[in-house]
Amino acid sequence: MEFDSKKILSKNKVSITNPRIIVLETLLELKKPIAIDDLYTLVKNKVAKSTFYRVLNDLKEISILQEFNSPDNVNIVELVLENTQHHHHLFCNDCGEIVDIHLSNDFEEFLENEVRKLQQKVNYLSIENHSLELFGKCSGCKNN
Amino acid sequence: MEFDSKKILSKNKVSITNPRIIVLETLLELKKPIAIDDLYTLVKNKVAKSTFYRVLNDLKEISILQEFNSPDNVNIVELVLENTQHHHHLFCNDCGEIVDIHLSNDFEEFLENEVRKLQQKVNYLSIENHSLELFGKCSGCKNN
DNA sequence: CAATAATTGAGAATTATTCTCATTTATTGT
DNA sequence: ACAATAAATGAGAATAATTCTCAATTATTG
Repeated sequence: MEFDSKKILSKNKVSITNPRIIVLETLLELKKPIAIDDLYTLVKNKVAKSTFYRVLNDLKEISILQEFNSPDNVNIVELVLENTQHHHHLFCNDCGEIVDIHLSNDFEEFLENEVRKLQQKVNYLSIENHSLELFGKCSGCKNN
Repeated sequence: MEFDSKKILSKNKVSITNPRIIVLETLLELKKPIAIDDLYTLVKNKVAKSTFYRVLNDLKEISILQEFNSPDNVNIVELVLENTQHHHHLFCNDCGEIVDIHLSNDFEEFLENEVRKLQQKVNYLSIENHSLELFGKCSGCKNN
């Protein structure tokens, strides 16, 4: 199982410490993006603030944590494990909800193709990665 | 001409003041995204820091300034005027260069279509907007 | 299990941004 | 063009997020 925090840490050759286990386990349970602020609230009585930020940086360094910003400029983190599928994000402009979305293979292929053409045009050595965000209004926010 | 800072301001019904003119004119000359920090450096001897941020917020409020983050989490702003085409951004992971990119109509249509399907699936009231970022290595960063 | 290396906690330092308030500048109606 | 009113500015204080420092603690290794 990849879902055991200790195994994830040892596999990535970082030492197994309590703060790392606590933060990682919290993220594993969540299974979805969360604001850094909110994540800290969840662990604040168990992990010092400075350590909390250090752990986030550790997880980013071993590439299992991704950071991005919501439209209103809030910092969000999300676990990306080996078994995590390629996906994008949909934000509700009203309540801030973030949904992981999966677009069709056809679309991703079309995009890849488009990107190859672009790479020629702008003369880039490589374009390895992309991210797409969608912005809308969720069904819960009808009345705004 | 839309490129006259005073006309842009008056058209958007905000009063015409020196700090606004200076920041807007700097952005108009640049014609490309810039880090907020770097923009401040360009105007710091003419505009107070607090006013600088206020002006950025003013421009965002009248929807002619867009803010986003680079992969290394630096805040970037970019003018978006009436005559600005829909576009996306390509970042060089090494030097941080940001390039405005325009994808084909075919691609944008395919995406729109994909988004409509998604909207059904996740039961969103609307999905009005999207942004796509590409990450690569520019030709100037060969030696890294 | 001891020696060494890495990590932690607490709080200070730093950075980006917002806020406060007295002064200055723009707008409006005449 | 001008006085009255409203809005914006500058300077620096306040706030918030993140990083840094360093002595004490905890993990790893052999």
